[in-house]
Amino acid sequence: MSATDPIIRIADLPDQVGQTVTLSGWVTHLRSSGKIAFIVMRDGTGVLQCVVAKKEVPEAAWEAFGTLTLETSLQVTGVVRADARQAGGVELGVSALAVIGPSALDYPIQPKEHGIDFLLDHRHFWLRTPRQVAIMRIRNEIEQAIHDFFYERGFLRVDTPILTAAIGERAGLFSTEYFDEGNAYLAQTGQLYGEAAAAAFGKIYTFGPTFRAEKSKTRRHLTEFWMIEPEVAFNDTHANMRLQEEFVAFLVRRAVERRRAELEELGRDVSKLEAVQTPFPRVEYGEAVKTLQGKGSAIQWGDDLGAEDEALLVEDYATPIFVCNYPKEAKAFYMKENPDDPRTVLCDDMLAPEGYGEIIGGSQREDDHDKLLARIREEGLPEDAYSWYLDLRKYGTFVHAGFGLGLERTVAWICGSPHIRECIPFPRMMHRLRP
RNA sequence: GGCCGCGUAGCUCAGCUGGUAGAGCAGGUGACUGUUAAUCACCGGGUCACAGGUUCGAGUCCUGUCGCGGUCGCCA
Repeated sequence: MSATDPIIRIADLPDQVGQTVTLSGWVTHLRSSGKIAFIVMRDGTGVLQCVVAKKEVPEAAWEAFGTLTLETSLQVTGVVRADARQAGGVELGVSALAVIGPSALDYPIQPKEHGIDFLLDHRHFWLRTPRQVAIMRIRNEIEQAIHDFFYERGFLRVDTPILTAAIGERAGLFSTEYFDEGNAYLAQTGQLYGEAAAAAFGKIYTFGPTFRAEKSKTRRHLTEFWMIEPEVAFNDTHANMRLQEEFVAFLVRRAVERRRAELEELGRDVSKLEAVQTPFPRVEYGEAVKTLQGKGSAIQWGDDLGAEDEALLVEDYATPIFVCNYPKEAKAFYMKENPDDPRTVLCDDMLAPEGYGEIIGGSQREDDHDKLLARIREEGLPEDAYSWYLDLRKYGTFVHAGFGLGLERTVAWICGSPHIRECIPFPRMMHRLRP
């Protein structure tokens, strides 16, 4: 309770023992034992057992208990009592009870196991359950930590367009009609705009939704996901990786410090997160290929790392690792050629431990106009769409580097979640557009 | 999209070598003053995804379609 929130919430109750309070919420469990009844209610800040004794409440309140069903919204008044048997250490001795909104008898989500398809169809209700509440609080903590990290370091947040002309990477684009301009496409990266902004503001980051029409059915893909893309003028690839490891370690530390209760609700082994310390190991692509061949992988120089390769490579480390300087064929056109080995580009993938795979893709950007133009032509990209991007190399080109962090993948790793679909409030996937 | 698997009550599932549909939970009624996904008794609840085929007979076997999941590729 505060000046701007006069409503008492369940989370406030440990400080209110002995007080009579009125609070509102929804029914999650009902138990009755003749002349004593128990309502377990939630309000988004916590869960509370309310005890209704027939002798101690008005007739109307006792009868109101009889009408309660799962997810009825209600207002209860009573005395806060310390009770060591309860999760939050308190329970409420009810003196009055009023239904705000009744809930139909067929509320679909029960306190038991459900299949994933059913849960996704009922995402609007699934979000009310304790595990989902914990994940969303951790997601929110990470989002806030991202803003704090960059704000404290003097970065400017830049909001890049979602409707764009055909520009970005190779993955599939969602398109929509755009007046007389032909098709517009939903942005699959803000990076190119981020590069323009870096030349204006020095250090920037973007934080926004991105869209990929990839027909991917995996635990690590969504068609709509949130990405954080910093871009720093005059950073080279080494400074870029230092920023990445400092950033990711900051996010993990923040979740462990401020959301330990939620991590424990999820059954997360917090010691694995506490083991995440900088610096993260750097593994050159060429070394990675040799290591993987030594472990029995069929990978050849030039191939991208497969999911199995990533898992094999990461198994020896407790922290995320960088795999750097991939062959240029495996990577996007805008990455800078490696002066020490022109077959490769100055880039890095950050692979999370415990098999969570790639959470960051980063690179130093190609700052030479002619080399960039040649790459655009090699890839068969529409040159006119990239003319403004090429201009950045004509008018005061600059060494710069940046990266993209996938929010849901990061949340999934920190939460120990088996699938990123539960790490965003309303997931969008190839076969799922609602709710 | 490739490969593999699944589809039976509102939910989670069982249903054997083919013989006409089951449990738990949820819901209803009742009992119980300390329960923690309470317990106990009784009750209602089914186009076995859809279409075709084999068979005296198909939830079960075969073919096709649809839906979903897992995995791979692509990437964050």
